[in-house]
Amino acid sequence: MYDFKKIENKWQQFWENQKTFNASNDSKKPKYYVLIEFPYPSGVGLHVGHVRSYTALDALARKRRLEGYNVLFPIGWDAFGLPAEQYAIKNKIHPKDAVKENIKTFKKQIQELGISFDWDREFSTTDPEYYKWTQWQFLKFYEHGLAYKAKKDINWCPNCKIGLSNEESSGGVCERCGSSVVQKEKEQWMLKMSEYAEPLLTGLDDTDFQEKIKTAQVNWIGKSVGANIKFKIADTDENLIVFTTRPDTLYGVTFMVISPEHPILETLKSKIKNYDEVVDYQKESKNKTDFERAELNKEKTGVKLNGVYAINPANQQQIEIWVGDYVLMNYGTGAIMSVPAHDDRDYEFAKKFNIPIVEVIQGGDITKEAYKGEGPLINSGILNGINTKVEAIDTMVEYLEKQNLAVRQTNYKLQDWVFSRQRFWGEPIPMIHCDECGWVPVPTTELPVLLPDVVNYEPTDNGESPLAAIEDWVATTCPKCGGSARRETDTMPNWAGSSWYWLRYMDPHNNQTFASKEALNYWGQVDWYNGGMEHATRHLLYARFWNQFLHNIGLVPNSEPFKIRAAHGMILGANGEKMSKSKGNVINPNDIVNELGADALRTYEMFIGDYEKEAAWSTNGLKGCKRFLDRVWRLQEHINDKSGYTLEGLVHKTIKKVTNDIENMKYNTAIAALMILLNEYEKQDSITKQDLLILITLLNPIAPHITEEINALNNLGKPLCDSTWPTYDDSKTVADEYEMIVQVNGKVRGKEIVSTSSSKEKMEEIAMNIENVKRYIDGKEIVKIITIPKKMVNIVIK
RNA sequence: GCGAGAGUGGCGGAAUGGUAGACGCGAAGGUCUCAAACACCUUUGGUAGUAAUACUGUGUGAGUUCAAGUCUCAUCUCUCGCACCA
Repeated sequence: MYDFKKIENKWQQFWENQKTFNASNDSKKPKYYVLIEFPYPSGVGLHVGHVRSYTALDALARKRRLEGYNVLFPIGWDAFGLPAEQYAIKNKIHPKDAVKENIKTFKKQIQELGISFDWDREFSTTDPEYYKWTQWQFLKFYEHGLAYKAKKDINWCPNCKIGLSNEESSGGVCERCGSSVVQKEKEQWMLKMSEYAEPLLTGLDDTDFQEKIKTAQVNWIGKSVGANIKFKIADTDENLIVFTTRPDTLYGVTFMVISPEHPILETLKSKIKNYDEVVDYQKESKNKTDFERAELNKEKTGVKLNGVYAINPANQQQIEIWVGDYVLMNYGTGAIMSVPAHDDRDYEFAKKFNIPIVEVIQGGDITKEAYKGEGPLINSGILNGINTKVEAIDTMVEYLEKQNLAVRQTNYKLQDWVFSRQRFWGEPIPMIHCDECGWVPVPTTELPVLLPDVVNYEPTDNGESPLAAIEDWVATTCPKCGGSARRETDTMPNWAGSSWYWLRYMDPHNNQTFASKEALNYWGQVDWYNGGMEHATRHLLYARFWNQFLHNIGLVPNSEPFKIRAAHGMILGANGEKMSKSKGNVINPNDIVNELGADALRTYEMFIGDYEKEAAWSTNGLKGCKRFLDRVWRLQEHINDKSGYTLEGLVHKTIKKVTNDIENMKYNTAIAALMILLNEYEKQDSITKQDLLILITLLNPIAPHITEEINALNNLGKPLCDSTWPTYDDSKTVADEYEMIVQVNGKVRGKEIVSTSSSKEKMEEIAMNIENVKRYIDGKEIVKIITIPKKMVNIVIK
């Protein structure tokens, strides 16, 4: 019937030749910046999931262009990272070559879909011209005291003798050899993201992120307000400071627990009578992975410190101190006050080790479980008689503050960002270590610090980055004193390159700076950013942190990088499970493109269901969409030479529906509306050119190739990509007549076609005279009549 | 455990508090054909009825309302995110 392959190639060529989708940095039009999360070009090629989000945002971008905006809709590649490194090691090639191949495949696949990206702005995070600026920005962090080195645990496989990423050590076992992963301490570069916890939280108010995404961010930042309280250690000058959100329960504190890594253990060494036992416990928990330690339902373990006691500052009682690995060193102060009566974990611990449980909040049954609700305070000295939590907390903190035993404190779960990876395939951290001068930044004139072109970059067996083994590369001179020095061999994490890429798109070829002031000011914020839910926490936080920092040092105009952040749902296999090779339910988008065309695939993926929800693949559904496009194509055979709209009301209604639905990412109902329009057109003997033009214009953002071709074949006007988005007249969306619904006591008893201009009285009169309605109301008392103009009449009888 | 979201035909899914099931798929019957495929037409939540129509129906149970898939409360189930965070 028509050769979709030929048509799609033709228009893709046309757009490319005409540079239709190239954004201009000096346009009089209003700007609009549409961004999709750039892909990691894996060896497997494009996934149908990519097609869903790319098409959705493509439709938005295309519509915005027709509406007269200067649209920036770019794409690039997030190509550093482990899979490429491992693939390259396995095949004995350089990762950059592997990446080059993969990008080629991805690019071709994406181009065949007819996504309106501005390919002139394409780059990869692995391009030296790009990572030069990633390194440059790292040095800005360093310059402003936000990058520092600290000892941190890494996941370590004692068998393979290499450091592992969290992904490689999931479940607490090494992905390669299956042995259990331990923690090994190593000096690492860190970024002080914790300093930005509050701005990252309040900044959300300046965005229109989807609510679920805001929530994910808020949870991850994990703000909690409370106090740091000082507990004296009996018979010493030492103190233990704990963080708590519940100072009101202080009288219920019957013991303390400190983390095995807590430094006070060393300080109190001579006082602790069972120090050997403590050391054993420390070793034991060191060998546990984070995973094991955090495993729920696990029985609590701990060791009591013999010979030392703390003093409860509320009632001066001596209480036991325990070491337990359920207390984490990296949150709060690494020590807690335990209130077994009102905390599950403390309750469990106290029960196991026979520690007293003192109830201080009334309302539960503490013989059975910890009580966590509100209630009047009891057994609580100065707090007795207070009924609310807020008041009790305040009273207690004020009481302790006067004695210098407490300070109000806000804590965040958000930690500093571990910015080092012991890997080859990442941006080298541009620092040099000199024995004389310490850490010295690489001068910006010497950026980028390039990755060496070597053949061997297997991980070393001492936990260092593979770069450490490349002596030629490591040995350098100190930029400060000129003496011999060594390069930092750690590389940046995968998240680095994606933490500012949207800025580079604004001015991708600039070799003076990461993006010119003019470009940054012109494009400003990303108006609409789309990505997966899996990146709604970490990537989004890193990107916002990075941008807020650049803003604070005056390099970018906006504090928040993204106005809207939306998330698409996943596309599952036909069996409702996640697509995977092993399950054999993978659909390759390019098979579909070859078989039924890009337009059919695009239309189907937009029609598949609610954009935000996951959806299962259905080949029959796909065929239905292909059928729809075929029917649109056949409309060409029924054009008459009349002018105007044959179905004016419906046309205006459809423009309205499609316009609003694309704005709200309700593509499925937009397409449904177009199907309705088509169904009605088909019922006519023939339609006008305008009728056809309006349908294909509205369909164009979703199925751009076939609509352009129909437009050209029938001389309907200039190419659709150069035309304008239709507007609707609200008054024309209302028909002259409508079907009035008549209910009796809320149940539909009749329908009648009436004029839209009918008055309430007229509507009621008609309603009462419907035969079936009469059957219900005759002889009954009419209590009242509710009449909704242009809709319905409800007669309430007794 | 905490947080977010969702439960509607055989399936994917529509419904500013106002006709539940739009649109699509599938299925059944028909037209075309030697036949099939394609295409086209008709029907399609369930029960009863030739039909008009009636009853019933949005996870479950209450409630608010003239009117509830939609609002409120309770409850169950599922999905996702976070999780020994003090």
